[in-house]
Amino acid sequence: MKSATIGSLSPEYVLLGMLAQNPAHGYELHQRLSRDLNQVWHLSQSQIYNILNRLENQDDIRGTILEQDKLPDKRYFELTQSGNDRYKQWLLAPSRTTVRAIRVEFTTRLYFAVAQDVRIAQKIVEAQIAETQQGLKRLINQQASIPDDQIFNKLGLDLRIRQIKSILEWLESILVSVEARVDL
Amino acid sequence: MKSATIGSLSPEYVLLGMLAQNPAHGYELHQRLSRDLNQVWHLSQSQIYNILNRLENQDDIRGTILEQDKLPDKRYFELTQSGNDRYKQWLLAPSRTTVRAIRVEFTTRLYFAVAQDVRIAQKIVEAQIAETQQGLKRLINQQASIPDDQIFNKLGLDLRIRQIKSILEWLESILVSVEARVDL
DNA sequence: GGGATATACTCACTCAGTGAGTATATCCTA
DNA sequence: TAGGATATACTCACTGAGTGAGTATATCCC
Repeated sequence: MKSATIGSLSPEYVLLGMLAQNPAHGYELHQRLSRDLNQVWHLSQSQIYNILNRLENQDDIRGTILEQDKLPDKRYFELTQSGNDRYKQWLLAPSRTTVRAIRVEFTTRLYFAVAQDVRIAQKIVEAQIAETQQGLKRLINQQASIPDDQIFNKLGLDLRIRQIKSILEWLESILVSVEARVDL
Repeated sequence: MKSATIGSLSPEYVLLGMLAQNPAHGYELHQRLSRDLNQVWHLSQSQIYNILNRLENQDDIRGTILEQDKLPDKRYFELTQSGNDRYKQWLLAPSRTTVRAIRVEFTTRLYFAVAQDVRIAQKIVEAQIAETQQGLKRLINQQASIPDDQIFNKLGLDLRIRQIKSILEWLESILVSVEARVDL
């Protein structure tokens, strides 16, 4: 929540996003996720429960226990105000210019956005393209400033740059299909 | 060490590789790393000391304290037999077909291999290309088997496939320049 | 009636990574 | 020549992503 760790893709937002759509309990969230986003952002059952507990302690979600007479009790969660704020902010903030952030986080944001409103999705894609172009420039500058004897730093950056370029193509192709949907 | 976690890039090997070149103490390792591989595999000071302690407990490295009269004492580490075995095995085992594994781990293995023997480097690159081609096939099959309604799983996989393809080009270009070096 | 599968959640753990702190020495500069 | 930056070398306490096995009940199927 505080520090932006290297990997810095917080799975908390996935659950916040899910719960923004409708209240749910852990088991259900796991099912939906492993169906819809398994290839994108995989969360195991226990991880989901871990995160739900943390979110509840942080007061981002609120849980209510629903007793069932045959099956085990369920804990239904819904967003609090603060959880909703966090979610909305995250949804609209472009993901960092790293392969993983874009593949995992951006795709997830797009998933929520599309479910909500195609025009928001369009905005998100546009913003991500802009951000990524910026990031690409930074990487290129950075590469130019690496001394020649640091071969492997160069190599690594070279690959990242290639990757980001191909990501930009992918983003553009998404923009096209999102725009097509908006124009309907 | 045991389980292959999702990210599954163990920074232990970076230090094992460094120590395979020559014994060193933590501070020195940090310096070398943040010079040579900073863009590839960044380890903070404290992380390095953490890992050194773990490696020592696991009996992969052995430390000796060197007292200095002016400056703080140093702890020099060298590989044990088991540490050396682990390192060698890791060095030659192709990295998994993920963007991150290849960018980070493969590049690091290449760094060590080049320092050691260009012919080993060549083998490593060849093996990585083969592995990655395999992986690409698997991803393509996987993509074909995803039901059409799982749009975002498709999207995510689509991106991964693009990325792997561009990685293959990068690997081929490395192979060319490594081969050129071997032929000298 | 016995094993697989679905429902629902708990617990204890590993380990990558951070950030701030400690203690000493040297070097620069105003 | 006092004072601040920088280099040397390492310690400590922490967060949080992710795993894996376990628990308890019910239903479905052969």
